[in-house]
Amino acid sequence: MAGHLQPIKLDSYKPLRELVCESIRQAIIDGTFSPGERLMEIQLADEMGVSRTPVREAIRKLELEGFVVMIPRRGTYVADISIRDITEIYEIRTCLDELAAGLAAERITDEELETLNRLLVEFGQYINAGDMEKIVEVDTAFHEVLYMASRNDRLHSIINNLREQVTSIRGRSMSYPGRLTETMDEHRALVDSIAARDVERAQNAARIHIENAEHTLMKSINPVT
Amino acid sequence: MAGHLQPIKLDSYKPLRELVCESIRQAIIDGTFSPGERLMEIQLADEMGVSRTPVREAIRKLELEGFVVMIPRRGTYVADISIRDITEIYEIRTCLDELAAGLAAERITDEELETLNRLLVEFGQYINAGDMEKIVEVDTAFHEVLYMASRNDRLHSIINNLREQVTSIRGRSMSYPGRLTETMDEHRALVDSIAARDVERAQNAARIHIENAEHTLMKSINPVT
DNA sequence: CAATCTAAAATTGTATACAGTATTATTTTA
DNA sequence: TAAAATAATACTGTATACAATTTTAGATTG
Repeated sequence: MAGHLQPIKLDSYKPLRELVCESIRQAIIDGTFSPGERLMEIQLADEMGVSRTPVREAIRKLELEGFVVMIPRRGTYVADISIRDITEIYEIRTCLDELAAGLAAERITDEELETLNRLLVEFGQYINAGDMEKIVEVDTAFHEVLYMASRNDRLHSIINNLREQVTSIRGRSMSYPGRLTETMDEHRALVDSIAARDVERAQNAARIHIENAEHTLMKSINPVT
Repeated sequence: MAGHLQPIKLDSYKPLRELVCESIRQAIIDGTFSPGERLMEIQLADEMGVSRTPVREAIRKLELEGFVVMIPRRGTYVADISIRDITEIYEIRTCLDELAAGLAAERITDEELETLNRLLVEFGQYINAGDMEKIVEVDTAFHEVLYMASRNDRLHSIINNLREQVTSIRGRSMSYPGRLTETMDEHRALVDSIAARDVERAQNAARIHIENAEHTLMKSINPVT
């Protein structure tokens, strides 16, 4: 394995299984666990200083979320993301992000719009500063506000789950030449159309954004095709 | 509680947690457990003749699927479906079913098309016979083939999950006067457009079908509005 | 009689123990 | 030496035990 798991801290009042789940998920997303790697319950439990019980329950959750694959009586493996997976995920996201953008155009508050605009400005500043960590942070916050504005919690969490499933490889897409400024332009178009309460234009902007993100991701994985 | 849980049979080679999960899910769907009812681990375990461990893991899964709500240290409750939930679910389904239909129009095989047509005929026969159980069975099979034909497993399972979340109340919609023949007409239009490989028409047919299903469901819940 | 405090019971959260199965290593045999 | 059989090991699946917390019931007090 590439790095180490985060130690489990007990100060919060979340059940252990939640903390364990977040820790393992983070380790998968940031590459501490490689795709295909086997995850063994005792080893994970020891490493985090807990028993197998919360580890098992965490793994069950990660399976539902698509981060690991379980084979009965054989063990758990970190899910390996394939070209096919990316195609599937973006087929769905194109459609759901379009929906979310359209709903947001109808339901967003002025305060939220202000937040989006502020985040856009910050995004540009961090691009100029070349601060990758902050860029990711602001990008996440931007989408969070947007999905929240759709006023559909299920939609929000489905999209978040799909987003997370490609997070481990999204870094490449982000660092693709010119993609960041493209992203900002697309976000700007999206916010503007939402601010104009133009549902159709918002949907279009969302569709274009997701399609471009997919194309860049594909190119960054396989530059030939 | 309204009825009784299915006894757990050990002949298959599925882990207990899976059998337990299916049993509880079924009990929620068919009304054995009412919305808001508290589910206690020991009680469930005793009733099914297993220990708490597989019951706990089953409940974790049902939580992710949206069938139960867990409050840490307080217990698990059968999820109560609200008008708002239905609105959320159908907002998403309208969009995803449209996607699935479009993809199916591009990717379906002739064998699958034949199966759909056969199921349509059966559907009509069971409507005439008034065999509600068979109607539900054929309807489920119909959608299963359709979603399978989209060649997108994630899409398939997301839609299935959303479908299941309203299954417990869908019976009412099914028994709404005239809805069954309407359903069949809509299915027919859908199959025809898919058979014609007409993506746009298929998407339209799917959208109409879902929107009508939602309207009927809403009317059957609250006839006034 | 109502309200509050206290103690008991019940339930969830976590840890550990045991059983069954799959994998690996070793030995045996051709 | 290679293949097959067998034993040893390791891991998952399930059950049980213990700890911590919440709920309930009862007692006490105003």
